[in-house]
Amino acid sequence: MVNGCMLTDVTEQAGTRNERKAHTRAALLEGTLTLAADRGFAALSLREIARSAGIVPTAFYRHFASLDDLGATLVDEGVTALRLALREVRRKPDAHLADTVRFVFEQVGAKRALFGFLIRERHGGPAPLRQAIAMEMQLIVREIVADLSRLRALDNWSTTELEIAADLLVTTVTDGIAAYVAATPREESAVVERTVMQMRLIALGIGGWVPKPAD
Amino acid sequence: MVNGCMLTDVTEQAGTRNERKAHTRAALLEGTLTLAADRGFAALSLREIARSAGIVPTAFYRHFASLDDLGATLVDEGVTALRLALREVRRKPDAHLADTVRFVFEQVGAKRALFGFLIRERHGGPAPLRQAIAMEMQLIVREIVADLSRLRALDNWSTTELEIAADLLVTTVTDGIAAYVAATPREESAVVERTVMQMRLIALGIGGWVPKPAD
DNA sequence: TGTACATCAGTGAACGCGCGTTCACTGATGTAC
DNA sequence: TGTACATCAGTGAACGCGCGTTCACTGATGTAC
Repeated sequence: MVNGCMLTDVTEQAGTRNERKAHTRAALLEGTLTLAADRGFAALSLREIARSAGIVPTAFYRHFASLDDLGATLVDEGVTALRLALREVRRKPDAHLADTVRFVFEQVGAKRALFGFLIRERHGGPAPLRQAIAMEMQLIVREIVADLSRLRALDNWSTTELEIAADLLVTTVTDGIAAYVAATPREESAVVERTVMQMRLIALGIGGWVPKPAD
Repeated sequence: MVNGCMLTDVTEQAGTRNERKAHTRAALLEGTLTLAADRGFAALSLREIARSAGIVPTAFYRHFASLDDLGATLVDEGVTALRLALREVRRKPDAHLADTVRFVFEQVGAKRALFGFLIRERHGGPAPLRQAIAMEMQLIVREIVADLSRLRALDNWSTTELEIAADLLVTTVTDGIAAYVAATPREESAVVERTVMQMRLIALGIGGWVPKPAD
């Protein structure tokens, strides 16, 4: 390619060797997210992923031992991003429910492709990915159970009941995220407001629930 | 293969030519469901699907024009099964909520692989499958909106509010179905009871909701 | 600062393999008389 | 019922292609002195 620019072409190689390696690695992850958005991770080939990152197929192995390795890395990144978003939520326990939901969607919007990957592979991906994601979701449910059990009004709920309520909250937000990442920009706010109302309905239901007396 | 049996071997070819064709076609659909359960539909090849049905690759074209055609057929079968299950539910509007939910899961259990396909491809599949499934889910939400709008207590709800509540009901059952098809037999009843309680929580929330005054 | 050597991200040829699709075919089943 | 012909589900060879992975390599960057 001819470079007619008088200044240094910053789009070409720049930085130390380590920086450039990290850059290529990020391009592989990013390219995979883009390609997987169409057909799912399981349908991708190593060669097209390498192509999307602008490297030759064999150079792929400089960054990942296999496609599965790359997939596991993406799941890791995804669940970490999710955990960080939720951690921020739990830091401000006094925030209104609507603000909390909006904050989560803000975080999702910033890493749309990554969360889309998580949503998609949660049910549609290869078994190891599914298991890794399921385990992480379970941890999140457990954290919310811990939060709920601190509420005085829920003192006489059984653990099972708390888990079921927490699960409902998590799946509702998850479905909201799924709709959000698939939404066009003009649909986004409707998805957020829908999820807010749904969380409110659930909160109302939790408030009105009369727990079974313990066995 | 040696056939030592003195009677006619009924496992070999039987019935009219049309019946045998239908049998092979069903084997292709069934084999696809089995194979897709592991890796998703998009990762399957025509050759392995033909192999799973016991025919040579080229004979595939006697039954479907392409893999996409077969995928569309499966989506069709799946949404039809779902619609039939829900139609039965709507026929007995006086049944208790718990019985209704249990009935739906019974229907799902009878066609586990088919519903698993629907759940998986809903988010994870190729774009055309996703769209077809999304459209069908939307129709279901609309039907439930019609049901809800017949309830006197919900007279002053806006259409948007009704849609949001219906969506919450549908996604909750859908997540229940997803858990059900992935569950081991001993986990099944827990999934059903969990979904029943979640539906009750939502019903409670709907009962307690104070709709916004119309604009 | 300059030189000699080590590192290692990315290259490119090569391999055997399974893929989707074409084509002409076979032979059992179905139909018309 | 018997015969002659039509249908068509399934066969098998062949094709060109993209795949994952191996291997020896290149040459810019990094390091030791």
